[in-house]
Formats: sequence, structure tokens, C-alpha cells
Amino acid sequence: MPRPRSLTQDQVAAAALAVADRDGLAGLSMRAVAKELGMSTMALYRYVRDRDELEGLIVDLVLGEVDTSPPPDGPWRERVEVMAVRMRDALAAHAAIVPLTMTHRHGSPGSLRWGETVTGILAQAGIEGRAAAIALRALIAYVTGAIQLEHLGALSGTGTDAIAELPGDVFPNMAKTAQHARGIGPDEEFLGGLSALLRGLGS
Amino acid sequence: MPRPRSLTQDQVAAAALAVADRDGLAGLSMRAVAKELGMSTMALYRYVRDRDELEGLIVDLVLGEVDTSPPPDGPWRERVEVMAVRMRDALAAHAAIVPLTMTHRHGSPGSLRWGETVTGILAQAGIEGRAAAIALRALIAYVTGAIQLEHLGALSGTGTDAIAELPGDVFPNMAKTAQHARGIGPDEEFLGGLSALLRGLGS
DNA sequence: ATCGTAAGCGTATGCCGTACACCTACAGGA
DNA sequence: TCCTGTAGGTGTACGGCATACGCTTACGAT
Repeated sequence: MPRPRSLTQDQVAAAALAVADRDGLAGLSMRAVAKELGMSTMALYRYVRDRDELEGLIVDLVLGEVDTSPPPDGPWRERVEVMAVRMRDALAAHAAIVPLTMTHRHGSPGSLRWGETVTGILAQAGIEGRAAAIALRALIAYVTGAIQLEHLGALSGTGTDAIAELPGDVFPNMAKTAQHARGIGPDEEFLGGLSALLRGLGS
Repeated sequence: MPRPRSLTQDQVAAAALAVADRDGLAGLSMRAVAKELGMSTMALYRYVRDRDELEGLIVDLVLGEVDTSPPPDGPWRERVEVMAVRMRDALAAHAAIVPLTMTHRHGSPGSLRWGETVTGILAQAGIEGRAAAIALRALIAYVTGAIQLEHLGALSGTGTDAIAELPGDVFPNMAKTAQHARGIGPDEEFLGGLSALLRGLGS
């Protein structure tokens, strides 16, 4: 009976994501998203309660793009690694919104599906119950932490250079470590830490 | 010759931290910090270039409170664990500013000293060069990720309850895992994941 | 053709960070 | 003792933010 909606929430989320991809997280505002959709600022509020909900929709959208189908057969560590890499790739495609995932990942359907697949792999490997709960949280902690680190000064970036040139008498170990760190790419870094965690999770 | 400063940057940082502790990150504003110091808003800018620098000072202050003296002798894994727990405890005392540490940890003296001590322990354990660089970054990724997770919906909180009540036919593994997760405290969770990572780092 | 509903919009409020121009307290030299 | 240059401290103002509120308007059902 009333006037029909002209947009879906998905379209709103997609517009917001486009703004964030183009102008960064700082450029993401209700005004900017409304302009992206060709509406007035306040019209946006017909689709979203407030900015917080909009951020949730963006995270849902990005996390929903992660392929959560069970990876091909193989050793369980490799299969979990595939899942971790899928998550990392999806977020790398929208690096600007990575900080939002920490606040809004909770309860997102994509995140739940990812967890479901991972716990399934763990269960097949005999990791269940409390051990599975701890393993899943450890994986989430590592993956989200590593992704944020990666987008806030890569291992081979200027930050590492600065550390490598620290006074050798005050920070001898850091200076030496940074020297070696220069040659390490982001992939090797991410996968290296991940495989250590996975080795340890097998008890 | 000119009028002397009446405040140190440390005092400014302490006031800002007090505001954040009391009113949360959302309550942290230049106006609020200036009021905390009993000055006008703009006087604050005599001590700090902009808000970004103020945030850096806060992080420096909190990270500077971490005890970075070498832990007592013992197995290297236990010594690294002590370092991780010290970092976690320091941040837990100021949970509101945890998100700031992701953006401002880089180059903070406290963070450097922490890294120096950790790489020292790793070196004594025979982990050096590229392996040490990867190990350090993995530890930072896990610790920061876990701390953020902890302050954004604990394992035994309402979020877990919601997951435990998910449709069992769509998320069977998650539902079962969440059931077991309910009984896990934050310490057990943090230390469990950490010891897995440390086991794996020993190659 | 009309009418109720909700879409969409304009305006306004109270925050925010901060640029700028001004006044003022103080240490050093006279 | 007074004078003066420097930098500390302040008030005002601007543009941008999220969003509350009330109006207008498009539309599907009658």
C-alpha cells in the first residue's frame, strides 16, 4: 500500500564499501554514502538505523564474499591454511574497512559460516570440545591481528627500516632481527606465523 | 627568556588517559582533555600538534608501563609467555585505548623495548634471523588480536551464548563448540592459544 | 479519483578538530 | 627597577560530522 523501497540494504552496503575503498575509512560518512547513492543524507536513515548499523552491513558484505565451502581433501593443517588465506584475501581487497571487522565481525553470517567450516575441519582432525573452542579463537586472533599489522606498516616497510637503524647498543636484538626482516614478504610472514600456530594446535 | 611551560607531555598524556579510562574512547576529545587539565581547548595545542599525536602519547604511556626487564630464568617458552602476559595485563588496565595501540604501537619506545626483550629470549633459544623476525611478528599478531577479541565480546559472553543457540542443522560444529566454550575463561583462552603458538614456534 | 503509508528531503542542533588573531605572564637584559 | 621579546594561554569562528524532527510527495490499494 505504501510507497515501495527503491533500494535494498545490500545496495546501501555496496555503496558504502565503494566509498571506503575509494576515500578510505576517514572518507566514510553518512553524507558521502548518501551522495554515492544519489540521495539526501537523511534518506539513508530509511535503510539504516545509524552509522553503526551501516558499518555492520559493510562487514557483513565483505565477510560474505569469503568462500566458505570446504577446501579440497588433504592434511587438516593445509585445509585450515586455505581458510585463513581466503579470509585474508577477502579483507586485503578492502583494506580500509579492516578496523571495522574487529567491532562488527561478531555475529556476522559470513564469520559464522567461516567458523563452521573451520570447526568442521578441526573436528575431522580429532580436535573437538574445549580444544576446538580455544583453537578457533586462537586462529581468529592470529588472522585478524596479522591482517591489521599488515595494513599498518608491513614487515618490509619503512617501519622496519627505522628499526634496523636503531642504536645497536640499546636495541641489539631488534636491530639485527630487523635486518633479516627486510627480505621477508607479507605472504611469507603471514604463512610462517600461521603454520607455527597450526603446528602447535596439533598438540 | 619566554614564559615557561607549565605542563610536561607526560602530564598531558596522563590526563588524556584518565579521560579515556573514565569516559571511554568515544569520550576522548581535545575539549575533554583540555578541561581535565583545567585549560582552554586551544591551550592543549601548545603541547600537542594534533589529536593524532595525542593518541600516540597515550599509547606510549600505556606501553611504557609494561615491565620489559628480562623475566626470571626458565624454559624460553615460559619466559616469552611472561612477556605476553605483561603486555596483556598493561592493556587490560586501559581497555578503552586498545584500538589506539594498533595505529600507534609502531615506533613507540615501550613497544621497542618489549620487542627487544622478546627477541633476546628467542635468540637465547636459538631462534634468530628470519625465524626470529617471523616469530616476533606472529607473537605481536596473536597478542594484539587476542586482546582486541577479548574486549569485543569475551568467549564466555553473550556472543557465545547466541552462537550456542544457533540452528543446529546449519551450524552444527559451531553450536557444539560454543557449548564447550561457555566454560572457558579469558585467561585459559589467551594462554591456551599462546602456548599453541609457542609450541609451534619451536619448530 | 482518492487516501493512507512510508519514502525522501530540508533544516537545525550539538558535537568534533583546529586555524587564527589576540592578550598576557614571565625571564633576561638594561 | 623597568622594559621587552618570546611563547603560553584564550576566544571566536569555520567547516564537517551524526542525527532528531517535521514536512512534502510518490505510490499501491481501494
